Amino acid sequence: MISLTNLLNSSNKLDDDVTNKIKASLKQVVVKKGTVLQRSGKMSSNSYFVKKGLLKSYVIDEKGKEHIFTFAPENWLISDIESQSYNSPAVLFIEAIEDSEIEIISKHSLELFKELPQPVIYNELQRLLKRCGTLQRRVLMLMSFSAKERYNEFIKTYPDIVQRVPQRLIASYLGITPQALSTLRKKYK
Amino acid sequence: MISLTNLLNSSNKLDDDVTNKIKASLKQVVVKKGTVLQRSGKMSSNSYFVKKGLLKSYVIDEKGKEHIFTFAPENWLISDIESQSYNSPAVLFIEAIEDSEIEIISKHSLELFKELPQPVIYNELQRLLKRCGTLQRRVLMLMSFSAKERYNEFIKTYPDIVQRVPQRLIASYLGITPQALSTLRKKYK
DNA sequence: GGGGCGCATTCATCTACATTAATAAATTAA
DNA sequence: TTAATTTATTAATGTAGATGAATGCGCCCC
Repeated sequence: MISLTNLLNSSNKLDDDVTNKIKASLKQVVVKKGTVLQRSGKMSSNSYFVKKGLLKSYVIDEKGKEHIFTFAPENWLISDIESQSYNSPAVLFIEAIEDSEIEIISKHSLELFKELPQPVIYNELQRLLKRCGTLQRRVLMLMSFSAKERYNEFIKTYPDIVQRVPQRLIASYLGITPQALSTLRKKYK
Repeated sequence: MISLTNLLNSSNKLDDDVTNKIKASLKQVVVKKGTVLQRSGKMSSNSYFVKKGLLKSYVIDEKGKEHIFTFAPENWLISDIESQSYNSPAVLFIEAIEDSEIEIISKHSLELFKELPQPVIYNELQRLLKRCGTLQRRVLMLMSFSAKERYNEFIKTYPDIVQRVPQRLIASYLGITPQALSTLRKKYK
């Protein structure tokens, strides 16, 4: 079974004290499709590692419209980074869009990372850098690409997600309405 | 004088070997307004620490239009994270919009970070997390806010930048045209 | 296996913002 | 100082994508 701690161990063969402490602090949950794991407004938001299934994170704007920030399939970590890094209430909802098995990494678990050996932390730094790189790309795409170009890019980058989620969710991720996505797909063929 | 290495030292009082090696590998440059420090397409892009002045990073789309990704005033680090983390050619241009004093952190300098002591790396991790949080916020704003709301948010968050750069650059950062920003500002009063 | 509900599609209309263009004001250069 | 080049403003027109509403389809569930 793959889990967060496996990933942590990848550059550190020792099952040292800290790693064990972190492992012990993780909560395992099994959730049904539609379960909301976290709501906007909640203080000290968690991270969620997806062992099986599929999650989404999203905001709801003042008109009640949902905007998807990320999808997280197997082996992905999903969280409200803004809330975590600035210690502010969560802005993101996190919800299962398939029946899922999740590892919950609490604020407290995260603080234990401080004690992890240097190589493990350096590894985490590299992973976070990639996450940042992906977000940079996302911002630039939102600013300079048309809806059609963003859709092309999406199906190229996440072909598996395209198969698994209804189109209205992809539209929401792209920042357009389901209707717009539908007409856009028609013009394609 | 503030510099990157000062920041590195913040959690680590020792001037150890690695820190010195990194310090020695940094290049100091003084550039005139308008100088392009880095161009899209270049392999192995650098990071730039702004000691004095103001930089911008941006893409140029296929229609030749410029889209600003970030501004970097004093004490900020600016770089093409996507290119750095994926080892791919730069997509961002980096350019001085005021006469500036810059510390160049080459790819090679960055690799030396691997040897830095754990607390320093952990500190870097925290800083990167904040950067990530800011990017998350940016994505969500681009998806769910109108141009007007994004402008309000910008002047609240970066009042200093508003004073220092021409409006067309702010428009470019917000993802709208200078004309749109102008009319939007008029309706304000 | 029929009733209900979420989802995709299509079409008519609307709107936020882009584009083009012209002019004025401000900044830079010579 | 004047000339040249950016920059900001205003207005007319165009357009990508939003909104609202209607229709049909698949799918779950009793």
